[in-house]
Amino acid sequence: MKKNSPTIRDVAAAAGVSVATVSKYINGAQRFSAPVEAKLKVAIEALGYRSNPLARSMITGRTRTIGLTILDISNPHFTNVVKGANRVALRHDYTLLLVDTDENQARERPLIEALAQRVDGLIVSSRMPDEETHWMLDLNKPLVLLRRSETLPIPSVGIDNRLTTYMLARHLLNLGHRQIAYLGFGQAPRINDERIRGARECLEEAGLTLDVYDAHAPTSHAGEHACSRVMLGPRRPQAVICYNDLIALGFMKEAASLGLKLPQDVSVTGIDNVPYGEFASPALTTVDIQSEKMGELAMQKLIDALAGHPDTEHSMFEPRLIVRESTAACG
Amino acid sequence: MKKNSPTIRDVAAAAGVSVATVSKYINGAQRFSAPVEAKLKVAIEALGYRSNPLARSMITGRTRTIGLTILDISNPHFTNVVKGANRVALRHDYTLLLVDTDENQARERPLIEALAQRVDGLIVSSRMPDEETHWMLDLNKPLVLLRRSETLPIPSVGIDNRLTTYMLARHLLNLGHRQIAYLGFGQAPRINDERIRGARECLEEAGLTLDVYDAHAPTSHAGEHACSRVMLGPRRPQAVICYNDLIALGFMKEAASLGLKLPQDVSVTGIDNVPYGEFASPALTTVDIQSEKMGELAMQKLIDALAGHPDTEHSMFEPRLIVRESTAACG
DNA sequence: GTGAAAGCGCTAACAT
DNA sequence: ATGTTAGCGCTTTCAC
Repeated sequence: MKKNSPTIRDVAAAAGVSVATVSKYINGAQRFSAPVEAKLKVAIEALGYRSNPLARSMITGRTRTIGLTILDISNPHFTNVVKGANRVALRHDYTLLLVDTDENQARERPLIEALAQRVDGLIVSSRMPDEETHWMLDLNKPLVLLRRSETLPIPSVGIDNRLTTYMLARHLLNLGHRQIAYLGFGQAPRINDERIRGARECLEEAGLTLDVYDAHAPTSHAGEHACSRVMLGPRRPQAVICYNDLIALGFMKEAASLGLKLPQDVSVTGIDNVPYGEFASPALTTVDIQSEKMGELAMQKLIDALAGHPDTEHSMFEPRLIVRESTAACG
Repeated sequence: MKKNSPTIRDVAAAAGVSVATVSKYINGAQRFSAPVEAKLKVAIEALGYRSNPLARSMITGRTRTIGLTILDISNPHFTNVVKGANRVALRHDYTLLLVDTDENQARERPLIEALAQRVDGLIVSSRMPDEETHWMLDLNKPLVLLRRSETLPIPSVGIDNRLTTYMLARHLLNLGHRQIAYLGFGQAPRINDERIRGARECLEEAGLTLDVYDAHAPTSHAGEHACSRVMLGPRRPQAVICYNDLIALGFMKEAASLGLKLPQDVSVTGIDNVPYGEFASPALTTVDIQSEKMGELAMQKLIDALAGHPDTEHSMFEPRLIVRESTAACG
């Protein structure tokens, strides 16, 4: 168990050539004479030489690493984003430096700034309001945001949030519901506001209003907690549109234990189409927001930018309504 | 948007001191005279200097990065492992370099070898049989395995697999079941074999035998696929122990669409206690294997090793039976 | 307490 | 096709 691995100089010595030759050989930069190539092969094999990526990065300025910050890896939406991003990264010989900020806003900036120094580019999912995001431009690294920035010229991928809830509201309207509530997550203001707006617009077209509640967290636990407040309050809804699937799942579980029959007593919808909505009881009606594709595209954009083909646009995926059993005609 | 950031030399010049002094100041290596400290502070602030971690790593030999390879981030078990590992890493100012090998065995070795060069230590989850794992010792990096190695002196964390299925079998026996099947995942031989053994031992004590099936993948999709083979074959079981929760969830869904009543017609159990088992219908009886704690402990062991306190033991978490509604007395 | 100088392992001109 | 050399930005003796 010797501690120090051989360097390029050891190889050069062993093969009787110069370090430059070894370097070029390793990087496949050109062709070599048969004898040199043979000696190189032998020496490298014998020494078990592997080039030091740190030293290389110091010079080339590239690490073949992409930084990815997400809010919570436990949320299947982000899990899928990571999955997609990882797949594309691996295909292009990049590795992911992952930071899970754990829904902790205060942490985001220092973590991202530290991360930026160790990677070639970043994919960032943040809860920071646009106004406080200018410093990201000073990172001097290619960046892709996982939601549009209204004010900054940073490429991004996302979903049409307004449309997700518009579609859900329309769906519920079609089923005959009139009393519709939205159970949101106010700490994600931009997304949440857009979603409220979508539902509200749809309902207003029908002359109805939207009751808005807040779950305080994007988790199933928060959904459970909020359920009695929504369902046993003074304005009991016939249908509830939840900020995401996790909240919806928790909501449904708690509703059942409150003695409510689903979906007869209340229709429930989520957003995200996490893989487990279909195993719930009743299976969850939701909107697919293409999480994995978002991860893939974000990574692809970044890699394109790194290759000199930047893309400053915001790419918007189209939401798709997935109707299952948690929504039914209003009794 | 200037491209090149200031170096330690720029700071030294601006502050009128030597680079060595700047270096020491940044690393808080010693105390300084008031005037020097003041000038340093000003210069660093004015230039917006941030030390280059790559250059530092080249010298110190440490990157403050931990490599983590997992088989599939989509599997909530691994998601939780990552969550736990990330939490401990962040606390100690380490970052995760994540590699999702996507259940692709051929990829594992090259990916891990490449990863090893860029990190201070690794946490590895692999499907490789023990015999083919010797090369990991040549990585010359602290290592923690996410399952015990029988032959290699590498620290590890894991679960008592035998006990998980023993407990489940006992539970089913207590409910009066006699025809019990195991729906496994043969590509994870070590884990799978131990789980078969646990169930078998328990049944043999009761004079019964275990029917073994294979799902070919650790996913809900595979569970769905396998269901009809198990339930409509010649030896229809009264209860099925699945390799993990995902397989169980898929199995239950398909069973329902085959017209079976759960749990009356068949009791089903999983292993892992993924967060969504409790939302399934019926809620899934399972065994908690403490995935997040595994991630935490693995990271803690690694960080301890990096700090000079290695720990060569295998740490085994205790499985805990979680009884919900997917198992019931044999009708 | 502060500074000069020697590299870490490698790549990138620029010779030859 | 191969070699020489000058660093990348930083830490680390070892003087002063």
